[in-house]
Amino acid sequence: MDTSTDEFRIATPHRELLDQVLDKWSLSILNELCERPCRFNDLRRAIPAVTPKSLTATLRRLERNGIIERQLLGSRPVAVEYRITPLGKTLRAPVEVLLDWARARLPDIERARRAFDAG
Amino acid sequence: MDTSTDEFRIATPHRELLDQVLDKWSLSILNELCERPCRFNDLRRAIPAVTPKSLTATLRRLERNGIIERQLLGSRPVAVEYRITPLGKTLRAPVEVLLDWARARLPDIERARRAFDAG
DNA sequence: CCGAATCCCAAGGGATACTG
DNA sequence: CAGTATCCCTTGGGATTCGG
Repeated sequence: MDTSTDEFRIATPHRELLDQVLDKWSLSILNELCERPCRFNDLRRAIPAVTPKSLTATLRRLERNGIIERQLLGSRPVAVEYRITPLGKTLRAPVEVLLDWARARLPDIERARRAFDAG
Repeated sequence: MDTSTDEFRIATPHRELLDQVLDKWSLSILNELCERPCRFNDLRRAIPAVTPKSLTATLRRLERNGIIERQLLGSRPVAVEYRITPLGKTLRAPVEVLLDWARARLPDIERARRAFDAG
C-alpha cells in the first residue's frame, strides 16, 4: 500500500481543522489560556486589537472544537471563565514549533521580501 | 529581563508571516514542491480545486517571502518552473508537526464538535 | 460583566473568458 | 503554456450600540 499518498496530500478535513484553530486570533488566545484561565475582559485586555465580536466568534469556534471550555462562575453579575482543555494543551507544542520557526526565519524572510520588492 | 514576555505574546510580524505561509493553498503547494519542481499546470492538476487566480496569488506570495522560486525555462512557448528554496525547506518540518497533530487529533475534535452541536 | 445585534465596508475567492 | 482580466458575491472584520 502506498502510504506516501497520505503524507503527500492534505485532506480537506485536516486543512479545515487547521483553519479553525490557527486563525488570526486563536494563537494569541491559546497562549493566554495556557498561562491561566481568563475571563472575557481579561482576554480583551491581553489582546487589545481584538473586537468583542471577533473574540466571541473565536472563543465559540475553539470551544466547539474542544480546544477550550467555557465555565459559568456566577450569575449575578454573569461571570464566565475560559480555560484550555487537555485536548487544547496538545496543540501547544506544534504551535510553539511553528512560532520558533517564525522567530528564527523572520530576518531571512524580510530580506527576501526586500529583494523581491526591489526587483 | 523578562524573556517570558516574548514567548507569551505573539508579535504581529510573526503572526502575519504565518498568515502568508499557512493560508488556504500554501500547504498543498509546499507539499507538491517538496516532492519535485512543478510547472504552473502541474500544480493545477495536483490541486484541482484551486483557480488560476488563486494559484497565481499564492505562488507570488510564497515567492516574495523567499519560500519558493520561479524559474523561466523557455520563451517560445513560455515555460516556467516553480521549486522550493532552502528557506522553504526549513518550513516543512514545522508544518509536518502540525499535520501530524491534525491527523492524530481529528477524531477527538470531531467528537467534540458533535457534542457541542448537540448541546 | 459578558456578550448579542446591527450596520457597513474591504478583501478574497470562484467562474469565466481571453491573451502573449 | 502561463497566466490576466473581469465580474460578482460571499465572508470577515471593525465600529458601535444595546441587553440580560
